[in-house]
Amino acid sequence: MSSTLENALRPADAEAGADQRVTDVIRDAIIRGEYVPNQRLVEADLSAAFSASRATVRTALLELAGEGLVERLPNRGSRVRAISVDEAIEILEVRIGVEGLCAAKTAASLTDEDAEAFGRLRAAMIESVAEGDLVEYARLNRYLDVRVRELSNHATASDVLARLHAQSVRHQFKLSSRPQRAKVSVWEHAAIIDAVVARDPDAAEQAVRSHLLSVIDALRDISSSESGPPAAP
Amino acid sequence: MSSTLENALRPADAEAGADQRVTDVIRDAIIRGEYVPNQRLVEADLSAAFSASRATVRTALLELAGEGLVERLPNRGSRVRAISVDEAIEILEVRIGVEGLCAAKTAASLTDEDAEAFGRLRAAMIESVAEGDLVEYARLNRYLDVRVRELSNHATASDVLARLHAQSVRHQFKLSSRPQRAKVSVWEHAAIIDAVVARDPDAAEQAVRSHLLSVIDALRDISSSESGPPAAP
DNA sequence: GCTCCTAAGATTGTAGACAAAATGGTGGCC
DNA sequence: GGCCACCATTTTGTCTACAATCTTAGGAGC
Repeated sequence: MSSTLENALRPADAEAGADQRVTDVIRDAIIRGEYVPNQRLVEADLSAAFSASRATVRTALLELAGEGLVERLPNRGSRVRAISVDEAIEILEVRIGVEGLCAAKTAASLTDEDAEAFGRLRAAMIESVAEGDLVEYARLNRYLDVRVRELSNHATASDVLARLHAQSVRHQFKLSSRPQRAKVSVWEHAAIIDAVVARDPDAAEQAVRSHLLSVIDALRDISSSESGPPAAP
Repeated sequence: MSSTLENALRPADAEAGADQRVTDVIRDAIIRGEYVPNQRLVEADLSAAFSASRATVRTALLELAGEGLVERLPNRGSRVRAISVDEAIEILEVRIGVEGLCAAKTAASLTDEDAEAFGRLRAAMIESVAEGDLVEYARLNRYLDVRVRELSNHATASDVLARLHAQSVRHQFKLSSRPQRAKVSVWEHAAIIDAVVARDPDAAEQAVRSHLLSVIDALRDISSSESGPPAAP
């Protein structure tokens, strides 16, 4: 994930049009942080960078605006949408309800195979944290999220969550890279898995709620310590 | 993202460019039911109908696709997205969490003036149902929704709700036009107002949940009676 | 020296034309 | 008579050029 060049050199997907390719490349660049928040995205520049026409780039920007990743000011161009900590907290608050719903649905209709898979995932998460492998932990973390969404079989909720998640990856990243944070959250994740595996929808919803409330607290802590305490002797 | 969605609730701005106007006109047509679900939206036709260029229409369709009102199949055009009853129920399930959050936030920070306004709204709703004025009741209903969203001061939740609401207006309409349904739901709405006015966030969240669960039940009933019972002697 | 006006530059919005893809129908072939 | 390939039509995707709009810099007037 080093540079745009890598993407530029990657062979074009045969099935997707140039439109989709450009959209994906820009989206990746935003999510990876290559395009920083509030950075202006000038259509002509992108057009030159990807050697696509301005119309194609424009379409891509429109789509990304629909996903909430790009902000479009009429007659004044597009920029990478900046998600403040307050907004990130808002997103987490919304996720409480929606992910809670997914977890409950998943718990209500879990197959034995999936239950076992979750058991293995639980063990793997605990192990990765014990070994201090935060990258692997983050990966399993995402996998848990995605898997719960999939198994909930709830297209609307998945959609809403995908959108919200894409917007807040950067803040997620800030948290997941802290070892002491992982040691707390891993048990919250274990609790979610336990409730789901126990086929207890209410417990699953509550476990998700507790976890996300804890994430909100952690985010508040970090942001207040980042911006610095009002006065330090 | 918020700018487009907020415009959905607002009458068309005169100052906005042709782009925005065309988007608004098409959106209204879809929401009003002038363009029926699954109807194809051919760019050239719309372009002629609104005497705008195809590029403008294309932009509008892209935006509406982002709002979930239009479905775009690659190389095969756009159509009005059809929301099945199952999807409408999914949307209501998601709304439980998000509107619950809004109600709780509103309850937590309600001013005395707003509390009084809610009291008057409560009385007006009950009166309109008693008089059998379903149109007025539907209007007050929407107003309650919008007001709770506004006062919650939660941009993310408002955004998500605006999107979900726009998609399911047609199903909402089916319900709200039934007198016997109104007689039940008016007390659920009263309960929501009571909890909010009492500044009790948990009660407000629960009242919203009860109400939406009841709406889901009603929707299930209607759809099953519409499609006809499996066997009738 | 400051403010307001004007004009040039940069950037987005709109238009029309061409290219590519998918659909639907027609004819030939088995 | 049914099935497959092919071609015409329709519709979207892409491109280039032009118009409208916003921003910024420079200068005249007070």
